[in-house]
Amino acid sequence: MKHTEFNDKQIQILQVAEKLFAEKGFDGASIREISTIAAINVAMVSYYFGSKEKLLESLVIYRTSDLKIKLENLFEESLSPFAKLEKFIQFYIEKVNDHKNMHQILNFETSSKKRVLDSDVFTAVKKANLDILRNIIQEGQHANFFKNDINIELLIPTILGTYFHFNMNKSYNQDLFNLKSESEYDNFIKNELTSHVQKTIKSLVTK
Amino acid sequence: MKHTEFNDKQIQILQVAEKLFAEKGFDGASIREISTIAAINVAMVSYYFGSKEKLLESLVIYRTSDLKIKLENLFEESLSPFAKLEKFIQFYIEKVNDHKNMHQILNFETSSKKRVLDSDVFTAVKKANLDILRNIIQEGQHANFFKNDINIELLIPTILGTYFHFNMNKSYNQDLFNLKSESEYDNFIKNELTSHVQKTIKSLVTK
DNA sequence: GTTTAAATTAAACAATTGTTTAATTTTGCA
DNA sequence: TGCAAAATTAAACAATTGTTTAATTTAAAC
Repeated sequence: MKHTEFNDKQIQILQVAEKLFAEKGFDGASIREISTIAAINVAMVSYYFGSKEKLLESLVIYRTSDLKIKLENLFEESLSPFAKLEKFIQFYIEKVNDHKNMHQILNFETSSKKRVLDSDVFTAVKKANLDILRNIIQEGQHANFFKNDINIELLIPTILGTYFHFNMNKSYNQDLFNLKSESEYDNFIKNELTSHVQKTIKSLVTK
Repeated sequence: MKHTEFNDKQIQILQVAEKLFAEKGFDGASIREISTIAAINVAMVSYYFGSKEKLLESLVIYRTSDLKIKLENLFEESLSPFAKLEKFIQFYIEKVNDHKNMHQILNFETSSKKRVLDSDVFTAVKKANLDILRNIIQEGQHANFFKNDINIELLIPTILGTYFHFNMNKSYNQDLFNLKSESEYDNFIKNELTSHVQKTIKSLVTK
């Protein structure tokens, strides 16, 4: 299962698997539960994907293109470095939040010493995004808006880390920030949290 | 198994369990593997802890006291708000890094919908640490060093999130920052990463 | 309409899981 | 030394796991 397109039934399985893997972890989610929820026979997973591990690999392939944030065009725009930086952060958090289940899976499987996901493609995506940020920062430096002693590589952990940590402690934060519904929680991420990260990074890089 | 002290053999089991749970997840680590590495019989886990789930609970109890960062005294010291803030961040990251295995387990189990760890004690610890930070920030505000529109609650996700995200992408960052050995990696956290977080938070709160 | 391949199914498979058993060894105390 | 409790063991247990099988149904092509 490499670059093949997936049919409807396969996609159905992949989407249920994505949800359960994210909720319970790869080991915690069983094929039987996945197939029950996806309303298919257990054997169909092996029939279509070969094995549980290959199901995960297929899921990664299925979602990989979604993980790329297309921001190259943003770099072309005639915006100030500040505006570009803000947009970059907003789009990045937005994109990761749209695919939170996949990122949850990747975060765990990456740090797990049990399975090794071929991470070349993720590494490439990460480095591409880092390059975009690097260009924005350097542009701001040349315009003399930004400091020169910025550790650009550490900006990403702060941007994404703030988001991920917030999400990893979801119920705690729902209580702390009094976010009663799911939409309130999502809106908080889209507004307050994104704004907080933007302000944080901006104040760090500004001269 | 509540507030009982653990004997040597129990502690031995708990330490191996902690390592394997962190590496492979709760579901990914089997009792048989734990007992093999701990050089004890499989039945000893049930004998001492009752079940695998209760082993996890015991582990949490065993480590809970370690999770508290004792910084109350820091608040008493006659340091500037800036120095206190720096120390708070340094101690916090240091403490979390010392217990990274336990935090890895908690991070996963907290976001997992499979098991529910009684999180009252963690919530209490988190809120206590938040209160310490809140006091520091407010002191800085009264001294007119810090801004008044600071979302204090979001500082913690940025402080810890930066650290956790860095650690979750360990091999990627080892490559990116050219950290060949384990000690180089640890030193980077202790120095560059901690310094980055300190600068980030300071520049965010400073007027 | 017949034929051939694909899709789907229930059942069985072997391996691994957490847990319990019952017997044996070790330990601590009188 | 003798004895009761605790510790330790190998074995068995039942349940669940991922996977395969072989038969059946559905779909597509001729």
